[in-house]
Amino acid sequence: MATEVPTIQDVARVAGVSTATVSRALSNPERVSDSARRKVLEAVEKTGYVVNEAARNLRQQRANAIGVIAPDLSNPFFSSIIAGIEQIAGPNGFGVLVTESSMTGQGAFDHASLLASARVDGFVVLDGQMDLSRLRNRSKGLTQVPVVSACEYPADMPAPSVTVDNAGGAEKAVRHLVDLGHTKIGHITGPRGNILTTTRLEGFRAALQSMGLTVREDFILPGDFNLEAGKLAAEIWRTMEDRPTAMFCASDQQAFGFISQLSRQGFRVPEDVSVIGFDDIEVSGFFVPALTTISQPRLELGRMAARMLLDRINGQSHREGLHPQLDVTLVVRDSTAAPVAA
Amino acid sequence: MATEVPTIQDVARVAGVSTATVSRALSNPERVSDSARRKVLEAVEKTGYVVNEAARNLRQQRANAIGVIAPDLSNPFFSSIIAGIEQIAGPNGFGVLVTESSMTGQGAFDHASLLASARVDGFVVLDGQMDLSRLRNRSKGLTQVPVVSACEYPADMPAPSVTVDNAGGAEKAVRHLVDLGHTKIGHITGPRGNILTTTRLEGFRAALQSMGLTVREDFILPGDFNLEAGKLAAEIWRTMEDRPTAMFCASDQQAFGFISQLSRQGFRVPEDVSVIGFDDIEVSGFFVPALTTISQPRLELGRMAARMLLDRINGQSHREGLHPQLDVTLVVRDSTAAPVAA
DNA sequence: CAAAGCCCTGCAATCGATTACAACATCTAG
DNA sequence: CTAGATGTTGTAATCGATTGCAGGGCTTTG
Repeated sequence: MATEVPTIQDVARVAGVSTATVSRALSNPERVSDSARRKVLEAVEKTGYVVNEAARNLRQQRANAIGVIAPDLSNPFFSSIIAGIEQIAGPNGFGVLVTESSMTGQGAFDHASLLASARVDGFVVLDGQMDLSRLRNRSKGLTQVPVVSACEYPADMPAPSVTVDNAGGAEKAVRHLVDLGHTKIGHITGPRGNILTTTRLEGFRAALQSMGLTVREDFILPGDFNLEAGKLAAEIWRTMEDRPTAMFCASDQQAFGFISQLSRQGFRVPEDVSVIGFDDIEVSGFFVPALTTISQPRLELGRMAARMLLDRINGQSHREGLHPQLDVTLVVRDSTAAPVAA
Repeated sequence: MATEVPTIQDVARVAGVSTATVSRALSNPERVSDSARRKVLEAVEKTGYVVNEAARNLRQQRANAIGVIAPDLSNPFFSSIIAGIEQIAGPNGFGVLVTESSMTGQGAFDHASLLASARVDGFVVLDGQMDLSRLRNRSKGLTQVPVVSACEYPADMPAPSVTVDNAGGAEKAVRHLVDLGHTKIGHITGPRGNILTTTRLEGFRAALQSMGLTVREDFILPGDFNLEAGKLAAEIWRTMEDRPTAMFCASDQQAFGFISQLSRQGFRVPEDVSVIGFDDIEVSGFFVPALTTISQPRLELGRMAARMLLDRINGQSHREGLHPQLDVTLVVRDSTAAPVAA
């Protein structure tokens, strides 16, 4: 009938009480009498009232929402983390606002500021390459906003973070390959300047050395986390005179691209070269061959980041410490095997 | 210094003008004098002022944000659509709030209502299985909210929608297989009750008949859109006495699961069975073998849905009509081939 | 029986922006 | 020189909810 959206005033009128009572009946039911509560609930039902979040947010100085800044939504890796964040945020009454930061640099900032102010109470930042200091310095308004960095932790950011033991993962990968008998082990890195790239590469180097193998610089191929990068690396691998018998890839997607291009050229995995990935995204177990990889607890990563952020928003101290690090595990499948005797 | 977030009052005081002038200088620069504009911008810079969205939303009765309800964020198919939505929403000053509806039914509604009211100006619904009427009837507040359905169009929902020519896609898939010489063609369906499942199945049936082939009911395997479903279907295929020589899968993920399980059992694709998917998600071109599939314009799907929703929010009529349907294209890769002579 | 305490309720201020309206200054045309 | 148009600015109402405070009714206690 009425084309207008009902307000708390309408409910109050229908219930025959004041707006104060309606408000209390809805958010602090134990503070009003049974009869008043009943009348209010009836009136809510009848009018179809839904609280106006903008008004509530303004008055309470809190948005009941958190923002997530992700580099790339189409990467299944991030969507899992976001799902984890939602698992925690939702039940706690917080909405989750997601934005992509990979919108030509400039846009990233615009987006963040768009969310900011009374729109969100805090951020989870999944993009380590984003220049957070730029965002924070720009405005005092934003400086107040709690931020938790997840997964990628930019060194210059003075924010709590939850990360994964990337160096340890690299070590586990190398150890697995060494255990299989490989000595000529290569690595395809992530994008330049990324903190994950650095940590995994360092871990790779350290592991090799600790196992008594020398690091062949020509076995380290520059790359990115995406499919295309793996394909490019495969082309390089093909043209090498002395080829590694096993490759440690910085991401599963990269590994797919690598394997895919190789099979197209008639090479076999793991017969011609063993491949191990990093991430353990859902499809990895279903690839052909099923991918051996380092599994990240993606859901838990998101859940913990959300917990930390909510704690900060609520002014509580972190139960998990300022920079918790989650363990990764080796998942052995079919893309790695002992090298064929030369 | 000040730990308080600056308000428009602070800016007004610093600039030596009224709040009205500040507001105008920021949103309608041409309405104030050069000198005033300059003073305001300086004051904004100095104070680090960012507009309080809650206050603005309350006053303007508009949130400058749209909600997206997706069934499953970890499915790369949806994230692409969301990216498309962002591409349109962002530049138009709208934030994008994403929520997952697959949170045990009940939660879905809670989430939607959480978003509702002054939090978003409208929704894009990606989940055809969601009971929208439940959501709409619950409250008059929600009834007012513009909704556009994308990708999956529930018949009972009186909302504009943008879909893809699913039946046509099924037809293209079947035609491709028939052209290759297949006559024993099977289909793995999507989840029961899903509109996409129905349309693709109907299209499959119709195509077969129009090409003079009879529909073998035992070649139609029940499934889902995910990886696991493909794996299950592979187990069934294996045990069949009279096997189809080609399978039309309801999704790429399903196709991956199918192929993966088959190769694990020693079968080869496309030598032993041709497989064609639906969606053309990013990894499809990099699968082994590269997947022949029906490509959906996912980005465009999201972009158009966003355009339609924004039009509705702005009270404009739809330039694209109420139910535009986008074309799909056949992408031939390596997972389909002529059947081996029996 | 009076004082003190508790429970429940309503009044009205408040959050921070936008905007209708009015006031004022300046300019133009007759 | 004046009426009217134009341009710029400030005052104050407004959006819809929450919440401090005060008051009324009822119970408990000395």
